[in-house]
Amino acid sequence: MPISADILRGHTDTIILTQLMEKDSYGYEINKNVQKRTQGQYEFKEATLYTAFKRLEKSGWITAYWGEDGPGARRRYYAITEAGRDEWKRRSEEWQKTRELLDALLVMEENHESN
Amino acid sequence: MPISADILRGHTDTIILTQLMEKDSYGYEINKNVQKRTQGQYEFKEATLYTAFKRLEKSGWITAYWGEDGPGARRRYYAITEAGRDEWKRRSEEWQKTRELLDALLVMEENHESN
DNA sequence: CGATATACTTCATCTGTCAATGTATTTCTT
DNA sequence: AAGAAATACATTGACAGATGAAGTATATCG
Repeated sequence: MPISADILRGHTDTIILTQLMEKDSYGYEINKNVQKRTQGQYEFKEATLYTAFKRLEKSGWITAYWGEDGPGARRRYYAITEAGRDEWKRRSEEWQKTRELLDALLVMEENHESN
Repeated sequence: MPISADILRGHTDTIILTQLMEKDSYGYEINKNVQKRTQGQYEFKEATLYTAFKRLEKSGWITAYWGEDGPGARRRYYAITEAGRDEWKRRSEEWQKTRELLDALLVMEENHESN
């Protein structure tokens, strides 16, 4: 049973930013890396991926350029901006907090003694 | 800075189910518990909460009944069904998996030596 | 008596996801 | 050389969950 993407909603942009923190990349490669990192458990739908790029560009967190015309289909590369790095940091910390919140909210409370 | 609710999107139903696993409850109380459990860091918007009840009822995971006419405003209580308990278990496990996925996807890879 | 807390409801709007569809090039297979 | 599969990107319309806003009603506190 695959992970429902609705649960990951809102993390798409952060996942992309994480990879661009390491190096410039393009859609197809980023998606392959997502598959690799999750051992094939998750991948973006193409439409989701490319809408995310638009969103990130409009926000000023990434910039785009066409790759050199080597062999293979033309690639649109993306680079993270300074503002993008700040945003990644913010979101990264937010994820830590979200984890804590959900861990607190999704666990059954055993102890009903003291209240 | 509060947690952006877009990040918790999709977890609303599971958070509610978790509390109904313990005992029957009603909207206002559930929301107060969310605040308590998260030390005031999070709470549902009313509209979010009550649309979630509708959704859960329609799915057959909870049932509703009006509380006894005691003092105070009338309360609509909710109880989790057997199907709801199964669903909670499924979602609970999904959260464990989601955590792992996101931990893998939101961390910068330090080591660029071997590839 | 007015403010505040408790408690629930509905509706219009916004945003992110995604199925469907299309374009184009390269590589692999036969 | 023909056809399939992989690489690579883009757009559009539909859908679902979250939410601001507005409303209803009762109880409590100063």
